This record gives sequence, C-alpha cells and structure tokens, in this order.
Amino acid sequence: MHITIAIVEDNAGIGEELAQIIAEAPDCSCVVICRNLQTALKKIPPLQPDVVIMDINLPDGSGIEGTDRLKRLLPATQFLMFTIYEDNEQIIKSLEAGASGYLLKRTAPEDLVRAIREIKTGGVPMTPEVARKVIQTFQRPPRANSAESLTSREEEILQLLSRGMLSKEIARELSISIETVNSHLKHIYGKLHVRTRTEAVIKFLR
Amino acid sequence: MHITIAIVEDNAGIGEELAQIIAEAPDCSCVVICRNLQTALKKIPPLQPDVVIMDINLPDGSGIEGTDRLKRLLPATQFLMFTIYEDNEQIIKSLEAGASGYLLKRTAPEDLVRAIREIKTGGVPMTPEVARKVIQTFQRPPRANSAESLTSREEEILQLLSRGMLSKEIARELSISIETVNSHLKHIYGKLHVRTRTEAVIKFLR
DNA sequence: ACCCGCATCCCCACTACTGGGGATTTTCGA
DNA sequence: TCGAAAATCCCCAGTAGTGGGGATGCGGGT
Repeated sequence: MHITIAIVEDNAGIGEELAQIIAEAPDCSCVVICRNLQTALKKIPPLQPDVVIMDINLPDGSGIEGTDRLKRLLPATQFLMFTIYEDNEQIIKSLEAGASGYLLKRTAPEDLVRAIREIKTGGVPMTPEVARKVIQTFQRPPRANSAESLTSREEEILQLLSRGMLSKEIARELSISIETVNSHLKHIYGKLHVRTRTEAVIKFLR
Repeated sequence: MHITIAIVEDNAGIGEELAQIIAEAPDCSCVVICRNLQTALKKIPPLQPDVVIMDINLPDGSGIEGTDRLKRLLPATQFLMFTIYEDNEQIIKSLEAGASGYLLKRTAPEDLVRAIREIKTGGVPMTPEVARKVIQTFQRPPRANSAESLTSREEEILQLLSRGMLSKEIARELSISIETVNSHLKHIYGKLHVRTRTEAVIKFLR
C-alpha cells in the first residue's frame, strides 16, 4: 500500500527536509515539491497524490486557498496542513477548505510519517492542542450574563424564528394573533439587545 | 499524577467492566459508578473527579444533558463520552455540551486507558471515524445538487448578512448602492431557495 | 386584596424587505 | 473578439417588520 505525497512549501530547506523524511519511509514517496501556489495548482492535479502536505504561508497566496481549490479537483486526496500558525482562525479555515489534518512545524519526523499514514487510513492527525481548539469551537462560550433570560413563551417563539418562519406563520403555528407574536418579538429584541429578527436568530444559533 | 475517574453507565455489567479496566491501571482509580443521571448529578460534583466517562443512553435522560449540567459545575473535569451512537447528531451535541473525547463502546481496554490519559493531558481522544465526522462538519458538504453556487460577491454579501447587517449597512460597507445589495439578495434567495434574509442566514450558518 | 410579570390583543407611523420589471458596464473565458 | 455572466443601478407595488403607545385578563406571591 504505497502512499504518494506532494509537498507545497516555499522554504527550500524545509521542503527538502520533508522530502528526505518521506523518502526514508519504505511505504511513502514524494512525487513533487512545489514552492508556490501557482505551481501546485498546475502540477499536482495530474499526479493525483494520496496526500498533500501544505504550508499555509506561500509567496503567491495562502495554502488554505490552495487546499480549497485542489480539494475540488482531487476529492480523494487528503490534505495535511503543515504550518507554524496555531490560531483558531487558520485551523478552522483549513478544515473548511477541506484539510483533514493539521500539524505544527515543530512536529518530529517520526510523527510526520505516522500522520501521513493516519490521514491515508481515515484518521485525523492533529497535535493535541490543535484538536482542543477545534472541539472548543463547538462549546458554548460561557453564557453572557448580559443577556436577560427569556420567558418560556419567548424562547418558544425564538425557536420558531430560528426555523425561518414569518411572524404570520408563527402566529398560525401557536394559534395566537400576529400582534402577539410581534409583541413577544419586541421583548426578545430588548433582552438580546438586537434590532432585527435576523440578529436575534444569529445570537440564538450562536 | 493520579487520575480519578467517575463512571456514568446504566448497564451494570459494562460499568463493572470499565471499573475493572481502570482499577488495573496503576495511575487511575474509579471513585464512583452511577447508574443514572440523578445519581450522577448528586454524587459526582463533590468528588471532583479528573475525568467522567459518560454513557449517552441513560434511564432518566441523556448523558449529553448530564455532561452539560456537570460541566458547568466542574469546568476542570474532562468528559469522555462512551457510547454506541456514532451519528453526527450525538457527536456534535456531546461536544457542544462540553465533552472532550468520544469513544465507541467497541473500544479495546488498553485504548480506553490511553484515552483517559490523553484527555487528562489536553488531548482529544476519538476514534478515527468519529474524528472524521467532526471535521466534516466544517467542510462544505459536497455542493447540494439543488443549490447552485453563489458568486464571490454574493458570498461576500451573505457573509455580511450573517452578521445581522441591514441592506443599508451592507451597501455602506461595500460602497455600493442599496439597490445593488437588494439585487444580489434576490439572486441569493433564488439560489438558496429561500424567501427571506433570515432563512438565508440560517442556511448559511448551517 | 393588591401588585407584578406574563401573555394576549390592538393601533399607528415608519422603515425595511421582497419580487417583479429593466438597464448599463465590466470581466473573463471560449 | 464575441458573448455570457457578473456586478452595478433604478423603479414600483406590495408585504413584512420595527418601535412607540395602550389595554385586558390571569396567576402567584406578599
């Protein structure tokens, strides 16, 4: 089960080093090293590698953008980000673009090879810190105490609101008049400190 | 560096088995086994365990709800879901409730102990399949056949829309007229098959 | 018995949004 | 270079939403 790998990394030294590490693994081989996005977009698609190791900081654009473009052309290829950035923004954007793994550049050689094998077999190689950041995006930030609590009726209406229903439809659903719905909405807006239903829904959906 | 563990599991057999596995690890000890949510909510907080192993299917409620409640009382405690459910819904809800790990019940004993150590030291133990499902929630689902793709300008406007901005504000932000914004909105609604901005935002926020 | 919060309903004026129509210029790929 | 798609702007009629105001009745607690 041989794994073919493409590297996108602008720093020649690091690129060589990665290729070296990969070459030493019996089941892996590096098929190309690209120093910028343009080259990557041209050379990688026809090679159809199993895995692409992608740096984020590239001279002619972001590796995230590159991942996004390449993933559309190569849906079966796995993308492993390899970067110094460990902020939430970069991590999440990478995943959104289609990456399935995220390593920091301080990763040890043996861990890199392990990550390549892992991503190929359906795993999600990430450093523990990165994984924590990812799952934290799911967790509700500590409830803002500025938001006064809604009554049960108000919550019920907010729930329906967040399904995209019009006031008219909510009124029909709850068998009350539209005036009442709008009255509840006024109170909801006041408590959530928003001015439109869309803002209210956004807050509700976090 | 001893790790104290609480188990919430309604099935007596499985609970005992877990406790047994934990007892065999030199650095772990199980401080309590709870067979339902009510007991867990009463007995676990004063014990302040390092890790809680939580089943999802409990006789008097969901382990997800239990995690949510307990995590508020024990923010430093790590929650490891241990369940047969591997559908997206349960996984995501668990993470939202505050869980930091998610194992399936077919996990081997040695993997369980490894997961406990991992979650304690800031990692995110998950089976590869579960991890894939998690990161897939970030990835644009393969463009729904019915949903035509938005142009970059349309996406940009949808982005601002999802921040709760009025058409007027979007126009000012992008230095274009409100008519243009509304024109883009019409196209967005058509492509997303919605009739209001709130619905569009809901779809955009998934 | 009284008050207060909640839910209900109503009115009004104003603003914002929706959904038709059409028009022009710019951009970009075949 | 030609044409299609995108982005820009405009008008209009109708609908929906926002933000004031006030009113009634119900139930819980002091």
